[in-house]
Amino acid sequence: MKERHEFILGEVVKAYLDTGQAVGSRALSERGDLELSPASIRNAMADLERMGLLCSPHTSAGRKPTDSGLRYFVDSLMVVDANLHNHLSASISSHLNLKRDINQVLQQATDELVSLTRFAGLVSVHEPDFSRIEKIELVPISTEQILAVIVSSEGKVQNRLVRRDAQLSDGRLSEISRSLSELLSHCSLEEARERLIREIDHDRLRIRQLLEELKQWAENPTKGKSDLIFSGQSQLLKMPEFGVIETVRSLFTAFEEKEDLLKLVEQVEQSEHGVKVFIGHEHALIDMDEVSVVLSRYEGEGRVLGTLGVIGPKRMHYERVLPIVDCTARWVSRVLGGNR
Amino acid sequence: MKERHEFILGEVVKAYLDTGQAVGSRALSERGDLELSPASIRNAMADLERMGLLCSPHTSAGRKPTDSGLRYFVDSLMVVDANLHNHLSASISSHLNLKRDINQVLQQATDELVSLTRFAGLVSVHEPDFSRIEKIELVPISTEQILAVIVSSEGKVQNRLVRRDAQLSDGRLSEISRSLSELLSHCSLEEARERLIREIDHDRLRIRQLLEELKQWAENPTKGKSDLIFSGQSQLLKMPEFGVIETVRSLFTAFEEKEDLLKLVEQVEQSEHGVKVFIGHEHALIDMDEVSVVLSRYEGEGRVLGTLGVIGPKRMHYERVLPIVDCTARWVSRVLGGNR
DNA sequence: AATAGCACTCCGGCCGATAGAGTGCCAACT
DNA sequence: AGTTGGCACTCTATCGGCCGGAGTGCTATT
Repeated sequence: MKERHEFILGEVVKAYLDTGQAVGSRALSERGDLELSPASIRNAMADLERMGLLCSPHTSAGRKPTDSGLRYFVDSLMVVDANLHNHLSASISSHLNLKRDINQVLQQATDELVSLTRFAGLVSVHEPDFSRIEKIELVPISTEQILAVIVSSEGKVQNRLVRRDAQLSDGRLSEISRSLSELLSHCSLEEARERLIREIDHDRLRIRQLLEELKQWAENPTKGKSDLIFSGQSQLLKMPEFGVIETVRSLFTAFEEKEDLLKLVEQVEQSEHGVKVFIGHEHALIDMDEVSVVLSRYEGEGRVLGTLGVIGPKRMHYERVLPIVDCTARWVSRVLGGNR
Repeated sequence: MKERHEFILGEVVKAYLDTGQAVGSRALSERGDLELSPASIRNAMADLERMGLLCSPHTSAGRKPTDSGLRYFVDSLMVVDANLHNHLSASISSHLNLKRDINQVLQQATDELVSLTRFAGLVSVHEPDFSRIEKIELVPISTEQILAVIVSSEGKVQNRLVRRDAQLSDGRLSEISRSLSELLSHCSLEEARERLIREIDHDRLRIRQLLEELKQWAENPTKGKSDLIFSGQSQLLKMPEFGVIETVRSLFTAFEEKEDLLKLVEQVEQSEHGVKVFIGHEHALIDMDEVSVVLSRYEGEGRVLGTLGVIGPKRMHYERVLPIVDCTARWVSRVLGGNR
């Protein structure tokens, strides 16, 4: 591709990002730093259209970049201001204060994403599978309840309240707790279930009811699926491109379904480190051609902890949004990694 | 109010609920079972307008019920079909299967609300205040972490992971657990904080770091505020009254803010048992004159556990929606009350 | 008291004309 | 050969005007 063409593509994209309108040759020649007549620009634009990087909505409108055009811009033309990056990084660090709780950290992070970009924020918490029981502990809560604390080999903690037999003394309970711990340590859920059934049959521990409840838990644990949380969706309603109710509806339906977006998020979790951009049709979410998704993984303790990013109109200032998402993800990684 | 007027008000409301349009005298006389000429109806409608129960959007449109008109209809004119109530009750009971987890129960309930009404569902979980510490227990999780389980006098359980000093043996830990339990039992959070500070100063237990973390918790506990959960918001986007983006935006902003809606919910929680309806301006949510909120408390173990209901257009079929919300709340109460 | 008739009002949809923006192509220029 | 100016053409969005429909309020009538 000729330098001339690249330059003009870049100018078209910039103008389009600013105005949201298709941009014509005259406007372009008057607008920028390029010293070319409208006619020359027209020729170049016709070439770019043939290459599939621009398109015109109708005969006598200007040209808009296609998804491929935007992709080319993001990949090859766009320059991220290093100052901006540093500035953002500093501003985010200073603006957000440290909380210990992971949920608070993530909440702060998305709030910051929303307020910086004015788009909808998105964060997923990657829940690793609950593969094996590491430890099980029964804590007496009252005369009527016991708290069962179950820790997985991945360090995930689950709590469950079970009813307590009135006759069960605290001493006996801690005895049972020890036996159970021995019985179930390093079992998969499936194994745990089987052992519990056997135990119920023989009822050696004489706590049939408690075992029954634990068995139920083993059959139906809180499933290890990532969860998606959105914030600031109403921001999107301010954008002129979402003036038609139809677009908005498909967007919010997608927020509710979550399924498809989860796929995208998992894709990002499994790819290499860095910010990922999905422009228009690239994310393969039906009826959402008008939106782009910018995501980045965050990490801690060397593991992938989740994904965060924003959802906004295809026409967004990528050179600004990318560093914002990048810095926020880095900040979260730093806080979560260093803090525990 | 004359019987004639009541009858006509009822007909206007019904026609309006069906069509969403202002309804004129001719249409009304042709529509229903009333044997009156358009002119007579006009007279009555003029009276009703003077009473503030009807209004016309402009000179030559028909009449729509005002908020007061709808209120009058809901309070005095509407008849709820007893069959419908029984039928709904049975259908909900059979359609939803029992889960033990409260969150699953609520999720099912709102899903059912959404699918039956085609409006947005809403559920709040009332979190009672965390007034006094009933019990505190430290559970060893691994060589690096301890799980602190804190139970309030209301029976609410909070968990918190704290870092573990490498030298701390399991035996010593259960010792500390006992001492702490003695130290903090029946303290308010404020007292607990003070005692912890004193303890840190003297450091009798030689676990400064652990105490510090607990102190932080006492200063900043998960606050005892009700939380609001929505579902099916995108349903609202299908309604013609939300065709204008402005209306939608204020609605979704309200969903995000939650503050104002929480007030409404708390109001319902504190009132007596039964379904509450807020029509248009009655809920005092700015810019949301076009929506009505239908809510009902649900209970269990004799306590108020929370509120559930729907948010939909002011033009909804109250005679259908009220029993739906009522039955769902009763079902939830039954399941939560009988199950634990 | 109810009704029929009538004049009046207002909204919404449907042209038709116009201005504006932009393109494509051709011929001229460097 | 690439660039430029000119020109005819096209398409859209907008504005004003013009009805037809629906509905009201008032008045005279039964």
